[in-house]
Amino acid sequence: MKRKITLKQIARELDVSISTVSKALRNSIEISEDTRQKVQAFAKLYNYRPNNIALSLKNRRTKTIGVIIPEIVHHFFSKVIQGIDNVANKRGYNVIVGLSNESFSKEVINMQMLANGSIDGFILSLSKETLLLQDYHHFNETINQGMPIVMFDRVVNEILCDKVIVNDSNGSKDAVNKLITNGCKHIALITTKDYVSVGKLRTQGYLKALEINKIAPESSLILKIDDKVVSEDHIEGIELEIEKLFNNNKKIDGVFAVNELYAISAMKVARKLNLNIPEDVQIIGFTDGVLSKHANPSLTTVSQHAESMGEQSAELLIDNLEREDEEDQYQTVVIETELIERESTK
Amino acid sequence: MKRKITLKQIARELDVSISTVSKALRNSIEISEDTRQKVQAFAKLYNYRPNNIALSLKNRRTKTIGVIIPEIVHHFFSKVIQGIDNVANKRGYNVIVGLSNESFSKEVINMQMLANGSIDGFILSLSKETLLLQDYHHFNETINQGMPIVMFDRVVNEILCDKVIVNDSNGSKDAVNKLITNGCKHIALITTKDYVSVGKLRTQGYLKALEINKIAPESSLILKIDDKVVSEDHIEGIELEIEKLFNNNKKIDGVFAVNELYAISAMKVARKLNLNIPEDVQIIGFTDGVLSKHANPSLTTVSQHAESMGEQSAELLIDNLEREDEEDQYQTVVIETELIERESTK
DNA sequence: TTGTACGCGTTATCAA
DNA sequence: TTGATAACGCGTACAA
Repeated sequence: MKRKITLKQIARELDVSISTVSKALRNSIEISEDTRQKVQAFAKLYNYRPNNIALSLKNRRTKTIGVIIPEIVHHFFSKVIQGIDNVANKRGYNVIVGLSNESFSKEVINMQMLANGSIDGFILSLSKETLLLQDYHHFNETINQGMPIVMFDRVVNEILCDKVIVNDSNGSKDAVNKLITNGCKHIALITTKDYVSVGKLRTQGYLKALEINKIAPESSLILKIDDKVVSEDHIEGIELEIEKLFNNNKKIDGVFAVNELYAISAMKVARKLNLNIPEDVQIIGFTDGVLSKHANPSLTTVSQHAESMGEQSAELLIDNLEREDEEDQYQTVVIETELIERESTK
Repeated sequence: MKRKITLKQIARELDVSISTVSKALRNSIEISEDTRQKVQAFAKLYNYRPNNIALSLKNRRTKTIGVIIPEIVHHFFSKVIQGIDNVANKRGYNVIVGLSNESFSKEVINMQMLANGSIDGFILSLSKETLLLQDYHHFNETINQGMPIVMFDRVVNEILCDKVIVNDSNGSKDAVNKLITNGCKHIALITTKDYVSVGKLRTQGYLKALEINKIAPESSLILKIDDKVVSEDHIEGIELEIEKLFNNNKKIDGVFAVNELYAISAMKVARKLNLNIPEDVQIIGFTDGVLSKHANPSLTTVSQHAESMGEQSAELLIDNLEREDEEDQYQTVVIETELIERESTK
């Protein structure tokens, strides 16, 4: 099995010094036309490429971005990665992916693995367990070691770094407003427990919309689901809870769900209870994934512009990495949501 | 901004040599208990970790796997990545992801970027354009440079390497058989153009099932859709084609689609034409994604065990990387499919 | 025009 | 018990 060819081998083969080869390949005018030609031809023949690792070691930068996300089998996160990849490639960076699986320890381990020189900076979204434990020491450690971090979507105030977030609260407010405008009087909210930052913000948006429209919130209309790890498997449990919600509140004529799965589940339950969508009950979800688009009826949702989030995160990180002055002025980019109206609302 | 601490700095600080520090940290018995303690304490305090890049350079292995897939916003591929990541992490490897976006040139460029020492081996699935152009030189080049490749799902006979594939033909045969057993007489096939290897194989399975059941295939029942790049956007075009298919063949009572999107689209069209599922027409798709599960009615599908594909690909690659003897006996692992019955069939 | 030496951070070998 | 040195592959400042 052949090994990749190096400058040294070329040098030996052509009986010149390593630096001559190096210079010849970089078309240095120091080297005679003659040797340049010879070296370049040889290099081409053997398909020479500089060893990235050696360059990384020398330059103390890997031109690689580390991305840590809670799960990859998820439209939102994979879309974000796509956005990151777009920008990274354009700017000459690679993307290395680590999955935390919503677990604190996996998040920590993954970061440690990558922080040891494999990458130049992180783009990440916090695991639910991390949000729950509120243990953020690993972020501060890496930042203190001079490695920049960009957090997106699931972020945390305690850490000073660049952030890209969606205007969750506004998006939710608009969505609920839409339901109210469409005539809904009793709007249920299906959300997560409060430790999930985005769930909390979206809940605030819901309350805000009610307040503006002078509708008194009813706690019985608010369902907080506790799925520390969203698994596709315990959907049945989710549906059961939603069914209870409907049964306890016969007057529900609108539902706002803080994610796609909850919204789809609500639709399923409504159908089971012989409620017509959108005639009897209108539904809006958050996150514009494939499910929303292809559901029957298709689901009105609040789009987060995931790809754009990824792109902006990458731009922010690379800008930081390539900034000459050490001026760390952390930014928080807020991405506005967009209400995509489909068939589940009037 | 601090930089990561190195052996050299520790050495200078403690006034010992670099190699003493190195040995002390690795608990070498050469070093006195005393200095060992001192060094280790200091290292711990400053949170020393060996620089991965330096180790990679020295060891000539990066402990990183390069994964090239056509797209990441896709249940199947993201599930495969999850499988790869599972095994990679367990065996001490990182995963670096490159997206080809179904483009030949991006595939080539991505591979070149990573092949220059960034990774130890590839796991990849071919882009549609590569399959169409049938230009596989980049694979042979990397293999010749001593970098192993594992291909999964979209593979090609022309390249000698480890492969993990699904028994597409059998899975399709079983699916169509199921439709026939369920009483379907006129089964339509919605597939891709033949250059997509899996599309071709699934078409073969369809024909095989018909043959076994002594049903003459009708070319008018076979729709080959040409989406060089599956984009969520031109679904309307797909639906139009499917609608034509239905209109030209009023007797269709079963549909086998080679992917989830086609199956969902078929369901949508059927609904539009006032056909009841599964009473009037039964539908089976390929690939068990979220769409199938949450569709209404939920879709019977052929599951490919994507996560397992990823896991086995990773095992195969790492086994190869860590094999001492240079015996290259390439394997092809065939994963059996599983028919997951839901509401779209009787 | 070409070559030597150095450094990036690490480990292994050999010398002190 | 500790330290100096070479090597991994590269680029570059400086020497020849």
